[in-house]
Amino acid sequence: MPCHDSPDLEKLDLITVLRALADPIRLDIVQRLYGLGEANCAALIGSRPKSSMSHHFQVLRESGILHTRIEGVQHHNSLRLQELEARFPGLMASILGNIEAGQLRRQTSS
Amino acid sequence: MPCHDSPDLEKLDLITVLRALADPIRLDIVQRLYGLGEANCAALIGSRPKSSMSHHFQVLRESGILHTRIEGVQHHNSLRLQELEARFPGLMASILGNIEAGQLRRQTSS
DNA sequence: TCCATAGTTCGACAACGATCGAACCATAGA
DNA sequence: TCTATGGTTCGATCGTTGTCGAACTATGGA
Repeated sequence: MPCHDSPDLEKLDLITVLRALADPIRLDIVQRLYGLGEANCAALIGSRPKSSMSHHFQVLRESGILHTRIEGVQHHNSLRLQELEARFPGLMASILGNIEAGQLRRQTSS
Repeated sequence: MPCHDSPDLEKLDLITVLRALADPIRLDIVQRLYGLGEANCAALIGSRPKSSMSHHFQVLRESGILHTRIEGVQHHNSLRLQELEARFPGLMASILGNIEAGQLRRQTSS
């Protein structure tokens, strides 16, 4: 099962994780991925250039937030929720919880 | 009781907060402030130039993370933990929890 | 009134990060 | 073997952010 290397649990750095999350596009990717469970890049891109998105996926991978499983041509991405919870307890829950609240706000205010 | 303006609770933005936290110096300020409760700038600066630190305090204030109460010449800073908890439940707890774990690691690995 | 203290503002510079086109690579299918 | 697909890599550009000295402001004390 080929895949991109993901950093070890103990090497995850809080600053790096926060920086990775502190970008609207990447936070959006994380949000969608949480809803989808697993998705290839195309499903998360929208209309942006591939090179831009590849950059954001790289940042998310290197920070340890997501894992990429390569299957043929497709790259299947998923959040490393369990590892993140073990390393930074409560962090992703608070981020994703707020995302859910944000979605709710947007839905009900239209 | 003069003070710097702090943004309203509902105006706090997750991206902005994450960006403010995703800097080593600012995360360190937040860490110390959590331990101290309230402190003036001098107690949090270390040996860095005042203008640099003033910048970081500004970022933390504008993101809504800290509140500055002005008393005479001194500026007393404190984390807005209650507001942050109300707006982004669990976020600061996870950040500060990890900081505590980080301190522990540093202390025991020396 | 003069000076020290505590912090802000300004301006310049450097470093970093986001963006995106173009070229590239690997796999799958015809 | 040829081509399409799904992503990566490279390199350039550009806006943002961190850094820091110098000047400035405001308060309090002598």
